[in-house]
Amino acid sequence: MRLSQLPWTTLKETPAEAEVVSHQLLLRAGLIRRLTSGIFTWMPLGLRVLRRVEQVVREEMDRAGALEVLMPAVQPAELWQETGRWERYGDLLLRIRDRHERDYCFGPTHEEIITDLARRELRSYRQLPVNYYQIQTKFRDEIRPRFGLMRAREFVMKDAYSFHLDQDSLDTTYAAMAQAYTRIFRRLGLRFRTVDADSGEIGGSRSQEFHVLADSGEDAIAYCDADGYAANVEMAPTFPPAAPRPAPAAALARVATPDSRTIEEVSALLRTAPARCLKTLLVEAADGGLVALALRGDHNLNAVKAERLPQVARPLAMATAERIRAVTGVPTGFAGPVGLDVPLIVDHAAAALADFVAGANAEGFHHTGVNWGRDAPEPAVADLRNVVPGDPSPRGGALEIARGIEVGHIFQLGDKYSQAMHATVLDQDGRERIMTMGCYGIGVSRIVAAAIEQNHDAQGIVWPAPMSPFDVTLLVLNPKNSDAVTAAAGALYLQLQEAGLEVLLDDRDARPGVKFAEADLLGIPHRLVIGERGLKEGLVEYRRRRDGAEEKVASSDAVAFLVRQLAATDPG
RNA sequence: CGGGGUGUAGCUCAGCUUGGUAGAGCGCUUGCUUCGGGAGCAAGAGGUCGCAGGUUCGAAUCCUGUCACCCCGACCA
Repeated sequence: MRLSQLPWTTLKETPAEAEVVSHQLLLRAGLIRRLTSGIFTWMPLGLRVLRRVEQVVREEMDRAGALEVLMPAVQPAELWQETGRWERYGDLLLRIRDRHERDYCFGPTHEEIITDLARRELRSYRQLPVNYYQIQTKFRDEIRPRFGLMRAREFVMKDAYSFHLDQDSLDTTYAAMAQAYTRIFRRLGLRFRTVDADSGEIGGSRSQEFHVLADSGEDAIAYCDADGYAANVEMAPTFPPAAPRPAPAAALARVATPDSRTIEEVSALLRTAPARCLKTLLVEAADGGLVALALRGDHNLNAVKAERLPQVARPLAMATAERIRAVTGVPTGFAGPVGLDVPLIVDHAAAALADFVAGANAEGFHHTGVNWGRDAPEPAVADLRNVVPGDPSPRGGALEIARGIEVGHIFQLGDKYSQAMHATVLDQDGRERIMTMGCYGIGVSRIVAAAIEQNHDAQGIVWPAPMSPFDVTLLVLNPKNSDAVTAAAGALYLQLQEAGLEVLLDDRDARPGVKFAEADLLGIPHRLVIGERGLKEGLVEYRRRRDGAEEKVASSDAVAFLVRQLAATDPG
């Protein structure tokens, strides 16, 4: 592509609307433009990146035996009513109505559509297993779209759905998909991690997420390189402390803490470590009352774990200040286990405390020297907290925490949808059997953003080679001043293309500094410069974007040299 | 949806407190000079100050309403 033919606008200044690097650089490099909140246009150069990601995904899905289809984006309400999600999915579902006042939605996901398709198309166990996939535009009316492509409302997703007669078959396909996903992210040149995950609203049993590692990631991942364990912190279990609880040493005392409600305030006032304080949280209970959840002051509540408790209302809801006052008679900030009259569930670590500080269930007072069994009943104990660095891994090592961006998620759905929609086949004995399903998603457009979050520097984007919009960019310096330079550049441009490379030729009538700066911003991994200076000696200049490594190459060797560079950097 | 914030030229922003002629930098156009890391000089084009109503002789500025966008929380690829 000749840049002189492309109306390409870059931005020197960061648009005010962009908060995260990927969003800023996508806008500055002219790869996307915002139409409205969470909805973007892919510009010519940006679309090339998206297409390259799609292509890798497509190749690996095909290799894994999945079948590409393209389902409609607009879906009739009836199918969603069949599974009950027309109501349950809530406002995330963009509902639309046609001229006949019939209800539709713009598809946020396609379980209903594919299950409907499967129950029509699949009649016999002989046709199973089958795995359909598509790469398609989804719409989710997010409460708050943000971070550009990271959480857009309209986005490109690869979603696959597999159908099976039994669990063994599902296990096989699930494993094949896990392997395909690993190949995809590896081929794209991304640093990523596969983690155990909560299956969430979509339902089902087994579930794993694929996270691109980046400090700006919205998710926290607990992992241990030594033993290979990795899980979303939502899922990573904690264990009862190995050491037994110390015997009580201090007497229970009631102290005035008039304006101290938070752990920070109380621990500062009483000169105690937060780890020696009890954090008592009041949440809505399943029976309509409240439940108290207690943690060590330096630990955080894990909502997924809390929701699993039968006593706790789903979804997890912290009690409001009014509710707390109405039920306990005390304002927020002073709840504690001594004399508490709502049910109490305590985290392992907090149950191992002795002589600790806790709220006194009276406005302006806390207790010190509190001990379980003596001052408050031996509590019901559960795993309630998020893991912290250093916690033991389930496999024996010690956990570390990293930030990640979720770009893929695979689930075993079981018969949740096939049951609701009666998707059956006849088995070997001629009996009708509900099919078992798996589903497998990749956030294709999100990968583009995640790749930038992980690969950028002060100058701009540093594309992993497999998803770069071009393999190489060829800058022609001052083409107007020298016909020889222009001719040499044109010839090299053709030769590179003949060698099978995608080339971006910067033949614009622009100053060299502009070309250098914009090339860095755009982030193509390999750059060749052809200018009067070098050409006199028969040389072109090579520069690698990632580390700035430079080399002068005889123009006659340039193509061969570049082919070698590409081979060295392309993992695919 | 709750809380916070912002809407002035394509982009980044000033002007608003204390009402009176709409500004700067970048970008764009033309010319000259430049030309190996986002050039210099000169001349230009470009704005119903988000929208609607109100107050006023007069509103970007004050008041009311409304819309859009951004940020913080719960959800997700």
